Amino acid sequence: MANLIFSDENPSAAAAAAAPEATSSGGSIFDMATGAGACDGDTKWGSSLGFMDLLGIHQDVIAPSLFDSFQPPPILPPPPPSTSSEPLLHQQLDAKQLQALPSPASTLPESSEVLNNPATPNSSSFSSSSNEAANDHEPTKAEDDEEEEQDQDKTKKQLKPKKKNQKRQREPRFAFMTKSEVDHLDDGYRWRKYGQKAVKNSPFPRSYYRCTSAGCGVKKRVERSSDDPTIVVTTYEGQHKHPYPITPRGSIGINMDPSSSFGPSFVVPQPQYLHQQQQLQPYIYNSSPSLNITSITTSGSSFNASIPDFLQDRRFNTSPTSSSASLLRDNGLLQDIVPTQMRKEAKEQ
DNA sequence: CGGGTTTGACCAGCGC
DNA sequence: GCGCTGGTCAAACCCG
Repeated sequence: MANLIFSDENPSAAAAAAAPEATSSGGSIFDMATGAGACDGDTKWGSSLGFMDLLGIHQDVIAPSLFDSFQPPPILPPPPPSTSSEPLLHQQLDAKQLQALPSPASTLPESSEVLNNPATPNSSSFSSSSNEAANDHEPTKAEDDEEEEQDQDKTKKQLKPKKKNQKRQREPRFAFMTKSEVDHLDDGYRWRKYGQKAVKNSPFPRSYYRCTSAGCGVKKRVERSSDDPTIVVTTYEGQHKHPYPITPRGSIGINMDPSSSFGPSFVVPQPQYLHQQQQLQPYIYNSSPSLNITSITTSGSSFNASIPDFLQDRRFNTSPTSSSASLLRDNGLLQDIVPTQMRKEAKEQ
């Protein structure tokens, strides 16, 4: 099992990540393929080592500096023949690959800034834009041909929001690959699907989700690797500006961690999907013990900056239950999953 | 009935 | 300039 985590917040930075001391950590690749460690043995998806724990692991393990130069071996099957002839995992440093796989939109010039601040279009994506359009439409048009009106309406609705001349600004993005049978991984937040597109050169469609929390404009794309259908590529865009699930589904609830040194920052709950996966796809565990985080990359000015809060929080959570990274290290598992080069460089830091 | 999903259409950016 | 593709919208539909 392997997971790929990467962030394509700033593709160009990612491309430049090869350059030493690049602030960007883009292109970082973390190979957990062989890392039976994290969730090995009795580990259950919902156990102390959940998905986010694993993420935490990576973030603990993968220091930005490591991202800069680490060039891991391929851990996934050859990349899609057409989408990108280059190996997906190794070449994530390359903006092109990032673009090809996780987020095509990465081709757009992205600001490394976190645009998802309270004043940003978070909510606008939800209602503002549509309302705005509706309002605009209201006064101007009264009664023409119904069809015409509809057409205009459509046009307006779609033009309005985008008309705001400015180039579409991108939130920092953070993507990761997960080996899972479930397309939409439940990360504890509530998402609303707002679109689906066929992906070129891929039999699997890409789904677009938005966080349903008011004021939170976080989006995520979910798609399956055309190469390995068992691999789900999830790309987060933006950062949640709210605590955990407002209206938790199922067993998920706000899981504040008082022990967190980060005070009020919320703690990633046990990902529900992990349970789901375990229940639905038990065989996964047979083949490999843990959630497969193939690799993680970030191309922002700093790894930290581009990682969603819910991930970052985890990163610093030093509680025993979440300190998977330290666990790995302690158990020497890190050596199994982190290429020598990577470890080497880590020491040098 | 409210909230989520599906789906066709539209727009913008990019490459040729 | 044109076509392709990603991203988004929103009506229709579904579901609890």
